[in-house]
Amino acid sequence: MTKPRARRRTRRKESRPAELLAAALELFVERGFAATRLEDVAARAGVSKGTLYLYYSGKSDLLKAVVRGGILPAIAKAETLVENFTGSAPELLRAVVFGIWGNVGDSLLSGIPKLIIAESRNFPDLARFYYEEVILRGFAVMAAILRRGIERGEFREVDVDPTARAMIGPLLLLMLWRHSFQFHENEPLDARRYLDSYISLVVEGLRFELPKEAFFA
Amino acid sequence: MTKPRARRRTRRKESRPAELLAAALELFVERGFAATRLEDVAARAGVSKGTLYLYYSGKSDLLKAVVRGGILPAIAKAETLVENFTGSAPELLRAVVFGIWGNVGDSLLSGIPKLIIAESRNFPDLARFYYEEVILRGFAVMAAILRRGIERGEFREVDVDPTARAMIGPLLLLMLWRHSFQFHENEPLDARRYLDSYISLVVEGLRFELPKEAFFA
Amino acid sequence: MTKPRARRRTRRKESRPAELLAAALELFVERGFAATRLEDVAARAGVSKGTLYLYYSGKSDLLKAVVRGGILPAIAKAETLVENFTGSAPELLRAVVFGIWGNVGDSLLSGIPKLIIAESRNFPDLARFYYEEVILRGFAVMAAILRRGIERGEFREVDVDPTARAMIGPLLLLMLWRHSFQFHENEPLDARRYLDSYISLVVEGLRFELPKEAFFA
Amino acid sequence: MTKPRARRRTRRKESRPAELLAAALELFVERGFAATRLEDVAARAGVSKGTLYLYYSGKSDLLKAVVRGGILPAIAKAETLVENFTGSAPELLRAVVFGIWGNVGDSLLSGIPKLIIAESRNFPDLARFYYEEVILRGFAVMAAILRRGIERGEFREVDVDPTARAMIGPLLLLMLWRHSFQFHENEPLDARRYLDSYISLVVEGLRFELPKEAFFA
DNA sequence: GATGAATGAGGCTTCATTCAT
DNA sequence: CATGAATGAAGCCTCATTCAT
Repeated sequence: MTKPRARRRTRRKESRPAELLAAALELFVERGFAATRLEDVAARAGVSKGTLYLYYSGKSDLLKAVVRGGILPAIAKAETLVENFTGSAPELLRAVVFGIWGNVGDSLLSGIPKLIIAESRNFPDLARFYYEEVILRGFAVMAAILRRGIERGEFREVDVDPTARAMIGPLLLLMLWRHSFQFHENEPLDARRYLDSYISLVVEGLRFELPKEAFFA
Repeated sequence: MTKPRARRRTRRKESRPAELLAAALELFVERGFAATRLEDVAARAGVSKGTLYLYYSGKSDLLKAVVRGGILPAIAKAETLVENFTGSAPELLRAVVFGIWGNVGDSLLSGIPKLIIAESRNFPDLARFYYEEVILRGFAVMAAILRRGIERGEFREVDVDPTARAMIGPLLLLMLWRHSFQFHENEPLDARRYLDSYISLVVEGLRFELPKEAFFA
Repeated sequence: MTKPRARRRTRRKESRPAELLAAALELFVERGFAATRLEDVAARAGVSKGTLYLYYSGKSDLLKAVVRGGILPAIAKAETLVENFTGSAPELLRAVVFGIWGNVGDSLLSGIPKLIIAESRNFPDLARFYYEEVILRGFAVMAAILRRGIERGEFREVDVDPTARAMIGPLLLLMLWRHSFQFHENEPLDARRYLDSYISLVVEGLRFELPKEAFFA
Repeated sequence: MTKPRARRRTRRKESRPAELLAAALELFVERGFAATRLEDVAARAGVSKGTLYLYYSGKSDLLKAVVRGGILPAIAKAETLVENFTGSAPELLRAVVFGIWGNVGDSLLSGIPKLIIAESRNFPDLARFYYEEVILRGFAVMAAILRRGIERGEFREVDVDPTARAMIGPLLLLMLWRHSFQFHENEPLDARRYLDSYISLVVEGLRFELPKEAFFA
């Protein structure tokens, strides 16, 4: 669809795999798996087409490496955060959401969900890996936060599992947005304001509450 | 240069376009745009490869027709619902969410968001169309519900625009889920329970409230 | 290469074959045999694609009919002219050259040589037909004129056969010109002036002759 | 989606472009542009289909390269010859005609005019290039010879422009002949005899002249 | 290790030809 | 007779993959 580029990066031999991965991530997210040409990936990483095969066995392997390598650290960080957090549940929720966004959302890694969603049917084993290693763990993190809040009397007793899933939705939407429709907006979405609204929404809900004074009137 | 050929069967229809569209939607959602072979689309519609070109000028045209034809009615229905609804804002929210899900989510049309997200960079004009005709209108519907609730004193005063966007997230996640990870789950996601939790979440929030009696204790 | 046209002509059933032939000639000459679509031929003749097959068995058959039907009358006329002419050989040459041009050169038939030249290798039997029925007879006409002139003491004794062939060259060039490069010229070639120069050239030659008076000086 | 393939052989060359050009010229001339399959071109050049695309961007590009590369040198040689020639105009004419024939006529390049004529309507920009860079310059060469002869009192005062054009005719006919009807002749056309007759024709003309003695009788 | 020339399977698209109506 | 929807062979072109250097 487009011709190879000459955009060469630094030539550090030992970092070849990482550079290839970064280039592949960029292009996979930009154009999708099928529409990405390995020649372009190689060119963007500053190496020749053949060199790519010295590190990865093919296009599919490259995709798998991109996904596997890209997202695990972030989810692990979130898990650690939940385990060690000492504050209130709402504070934890905020810490986790902004932590994920800070680690993933603002970088190229935010493109991986789009990639996985698009190719899950063509790479079932990759989808299963992602489902088990990222999604379920992500849900579990959210569920843990919910349970913690309920136990501590900070959250009401919700239906934990589906609620945890629903809470991932806005975060996912934000990531997908970056790589799909951002370009068509007049002014780019303000991630902080969006996430603030989101957290406020789930913590406070929409329900209008009578001012406290009312009870004492 | 010219040879006689064997023939098979013929039909006659003006329902061909719809059949082709349905087949294309299925396959595009299943495999993605690039990985879908037009020959398979034609076969699934019960016609030959060449016949497809009598109705659509090519693969891209087919994609556009799938997207344009598939999603506009649903968004229009939601708009109408909001305009004519007479109940409370929370009830309206529930009606719209379940309405959309009933019209789109449970059918193949729920695959279109996945398709659009995956191909938005390769078909910028299609993405723009979708952004303007579906997404912005979807956001507007949510925003209208929020404003209505705020005006009526049913919702607190939230930051309408980002909140409306965030509220679309769980719905989008549900649609994407169906076409991406559903297959890897032991028991399929219960959409009703998920949506109930979602609506409850945004309406009530997570905040624990002391029982009313407490105040009078 | 181009879409079918709607340019419809009169609908006289009995003249269908002729109309199809005319349309085919136009398009074959314009685009070449392979690049001409039968759908375009049919459309230009004001009939449907299927109808064409009621009159001609296929594309090749159409080509053959175009060539066979188009050029024989003209060569026959020239032969008759030579047989019955009573004037001088130079006058006969002029009559034949302008006769051919009047009958063929100025009409679409002038495109047939281009067509035959382009497709002769792909349709050897057609080329043979043309070679025998048109070319050899054309050469024979020229040779007859030459012999007549030599016998009557009007022409010098030339090598008849190759000279006759060479004499066809400028006429052929003129026909090809019309259908190949005419469009790129600022002012279209003036056929009369061109043919006058050509006849003058072969009859008088280029040689400068001292004025007759010189001998009596 | 990805399968290993069997391999055959490889070479390494920068002579590939020339080999491909030669193969393409042969086949284009033999079968015409449209009827030539790129796979055949590649095979005749001893490479695979894909290799062709490493050097030319497609079929049209190949055609253009064939035409551009093939004919310019010949016309340039003729121009040089005219500029530097010191003999008489008739001798120059003979030198140019036989020079062109020696360089072009007897080689595959003689097929280019046929090719251009056949495809001029489908490739207008190529036709214009050829018109300006070959045809006009060819006409100019002939016109220069004529003017030179007239100035030197060797040729009579002819209408230079159309005469120059007409003089190209027999040469063109000879080139086309080779690639169109040669095969149907019992004995191949003797080019030398044909060209001798042609030159004699245009220089001497057909006019019978009384023997010089007659004037002194 | 790197390279990039070479390969060839695969898929989109065109259009001559057929045939049910 | 006419139509035009349908067919499917054929060919251009792409690009993942290989391998000689």
